[in-house]
Amino acid sequence: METQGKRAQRVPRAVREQQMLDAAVSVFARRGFRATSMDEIAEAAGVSKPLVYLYLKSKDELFTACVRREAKALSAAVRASVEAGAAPDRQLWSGLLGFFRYTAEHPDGWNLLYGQARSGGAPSADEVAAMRVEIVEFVTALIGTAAREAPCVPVLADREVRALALALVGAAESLAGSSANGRETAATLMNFAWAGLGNLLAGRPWSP
Amino acid sequence: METQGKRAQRVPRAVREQQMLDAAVSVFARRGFRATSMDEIAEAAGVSKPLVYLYLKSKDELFTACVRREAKALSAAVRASVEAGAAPDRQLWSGLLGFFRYTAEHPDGWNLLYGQARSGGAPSADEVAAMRVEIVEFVTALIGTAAREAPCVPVLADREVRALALALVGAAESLAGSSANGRETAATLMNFAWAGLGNLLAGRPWSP
Amino acid sequence: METQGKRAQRVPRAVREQQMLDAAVSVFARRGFRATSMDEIAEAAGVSKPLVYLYLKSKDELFTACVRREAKALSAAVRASVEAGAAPDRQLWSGLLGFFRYTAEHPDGWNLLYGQARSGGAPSADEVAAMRVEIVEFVTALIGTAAREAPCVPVLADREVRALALALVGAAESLAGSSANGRETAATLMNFAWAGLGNLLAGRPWSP
Amino acid sequence: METQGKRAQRVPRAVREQQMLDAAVSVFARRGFRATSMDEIAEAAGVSKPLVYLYLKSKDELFTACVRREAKALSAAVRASVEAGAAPDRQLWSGLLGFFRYTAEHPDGWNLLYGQARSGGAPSADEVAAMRVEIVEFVTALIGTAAREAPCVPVLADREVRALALALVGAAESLAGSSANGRETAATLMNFAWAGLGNLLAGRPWSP
DNA sequence: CATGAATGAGTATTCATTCAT
DNA sequence: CATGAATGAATACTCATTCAT
Repeated sequence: METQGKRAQRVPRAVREQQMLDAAVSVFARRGFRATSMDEIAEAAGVSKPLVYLYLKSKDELFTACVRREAKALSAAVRASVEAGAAPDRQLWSGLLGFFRYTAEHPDGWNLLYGQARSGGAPSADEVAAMRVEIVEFVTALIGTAAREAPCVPVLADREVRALALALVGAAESLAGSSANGRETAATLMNFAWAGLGNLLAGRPWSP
Repeated sequence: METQGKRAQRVPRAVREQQMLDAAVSVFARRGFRATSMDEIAEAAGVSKPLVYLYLKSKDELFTACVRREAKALSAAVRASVEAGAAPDRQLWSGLLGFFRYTAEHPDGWNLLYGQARSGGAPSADEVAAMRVEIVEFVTALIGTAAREAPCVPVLADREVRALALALVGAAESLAGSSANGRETAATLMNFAWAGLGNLLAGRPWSP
Repeated sequence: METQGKRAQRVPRAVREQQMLDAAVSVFARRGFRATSMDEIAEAAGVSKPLVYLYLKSKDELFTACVRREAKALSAAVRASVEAGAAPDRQLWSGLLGFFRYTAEHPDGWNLLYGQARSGGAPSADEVAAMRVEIVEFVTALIGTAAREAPCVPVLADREVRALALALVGAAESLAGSSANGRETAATLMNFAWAGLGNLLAGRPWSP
Repeated sequence: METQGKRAQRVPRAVREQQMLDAAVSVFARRGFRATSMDEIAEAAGVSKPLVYLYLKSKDELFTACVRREAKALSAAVRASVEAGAAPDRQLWSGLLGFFRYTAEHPDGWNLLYGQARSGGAPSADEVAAMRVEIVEFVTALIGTAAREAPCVPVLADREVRALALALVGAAESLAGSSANGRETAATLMNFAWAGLGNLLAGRPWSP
């Protein structure tokens, strides 16, 4: 005899909310905001639709909540993996390592952030943009520090530093999810990026 | 008899289609697939809704047609700007130049491709993915050529070459639209990327 | 052990029910049946929602109970103020006095009966209609008595008597709530109505 | 063979809108705002639901449109029947005649205005209140004129005049719909009201 | 009995899409 | 082919209501 009827188990609100977010992240990531219906999410969470609305207000807010949670988690994971106070290249290296590991382990979350939440139509495109800006600024600071420590560079305009950071972040985003081996991916990117940066800082720019 | 009606004089089908696509690209790029209604597009194109359906079948097909056209145009622009037969770095340089110039001059098209068409939910995500693969493969070939020409490299695994290409493409995408000065942006990216690559090929990898 | 919980000490059922009805009357009167939610009422009553259901079964029954209570109270107040056995005009006068005083002192109840419960959609529209019929009949009787006592009237058809009563009741309803001074309002209405009636009974009808 | 398929006949928008309003007035009047669903209305109008929304925007706006139309029609009917420039009692008499006739001939419209649109919850309760105020003011003016023309009255305070008008309007509303014979009903009310008023103006108030 | 977790059953609303003229 | 009248089919959202603790 089934001990469990049709009704969902009684569970405290905080827990249910996380379950719902889990389900929603997964469905949104796979099918996109538009194609996802609230019924699907409710079913995936093993819960009735009104409960989803009771806790998360609306489809937009639910999506935003997913994005916020995943963004926070990713951000925290990266931050935690950065060796604060180390040399800039070490900081970048450790940060990338954390980034590639986390995204590899949480493909749904990453796909939500990178593949869904950024597109124009989605709610909370701002949310994501803001997180990205934060990251770009962190990298900008790293490169800036390295630039100041380097001896004999002509000058590296702020605009250029920021562009380098933007490029680096874009490269990392592009690589995320392409390999299960975070260490290798991070190494590749460091080779690509930091070594090139080294040349630049040493006064050996590439020229056409 | 009026020679000129209120709107939409007699015009050959091919032209009309392009007008519609122009309008659609612009609206889709600004408001996203989801938020855009067929009425809006018909109005923006100065054409009646049934005509849009007659020529372009459905919203999805219309969107796909937009994406395909823009992807083809971008692809052609880049291809045209590449100095075929030149050294790999020259080819990359010229290609990037073409890319940044074209995207700067066609912000709607670029936003459509990069900001809207890639999201999971959108139809023709494949279309875009395919174009991207094509580009990545082109860059992969460039890097591969350079690697083979370089003298004393340990070995550069195919997987690693592809990852480098992926990183480079991601970096370029990330930079596109960030500046009106295509030449400067391209130079920054070359400094960043190719110089790093040079170190790598010369057997001076970055190491943690 | 706490003698006093956060809310809702032990209280006999009858009392609790009245508290709930008080709250419900107030909320229904202000926001209408449709706009009022059971949560609002439970909160206003300082009671948990299940208790509301335990005692009052459903939203419709709750509304009906409110209406019934208020109707009964109004009816009783009016009846109590009527000088039974006096001359018809004295009876009417005293009844109106009671009516205007009671409605002025219980605006929520009056608004519930007059402004909410009568609309077609509301449950217990019958309840209210019944009370109204009762009152109309009472007034009909008064006028009938006066008519029989009056000397030289041609004939006053039953239908006409009833119409007069209906008019009088409508006039009273229309005036209720328009002034805080019950006595003045009642006087105005008597002047308006009974005096006209007097003419009629004396064989001096208005004629076009 | 049916010449008429399932689709509704092609009909110009203005006509369809009136058909919809006809249907909506009828359904709203019978079942009330809350109990009425848009499906019902669409079906009653012999039309699909999206068309209702296309033309009338929302349930609230549809209801409001109904009320506005009925209010305007009633108002116009009454205004048209008033003998402008005649003596106050003639004006009132003719107005009442028009009122009772119109409401008797349009029971749905009247029930909508009187029975549904006035209750607190309904949208456009203001709409109706405004119309009522307009009418009350018209009657107030009539009585005021009569009062000024009457010779030897103590004084009739403005407040009192307005109260009399309010009573008269309430009485009329209460009688509307109670009889098919508008002329008789109007006569009854004139007897009741104007004759009483006559006494009052002649300095013979009723006194307790 | 208080609490708050949970839901069945409906509702308004909005698309993309198609005919008839 | 332009026009605008018309709709099928979904989807977000809400409410009164109940049950386990």
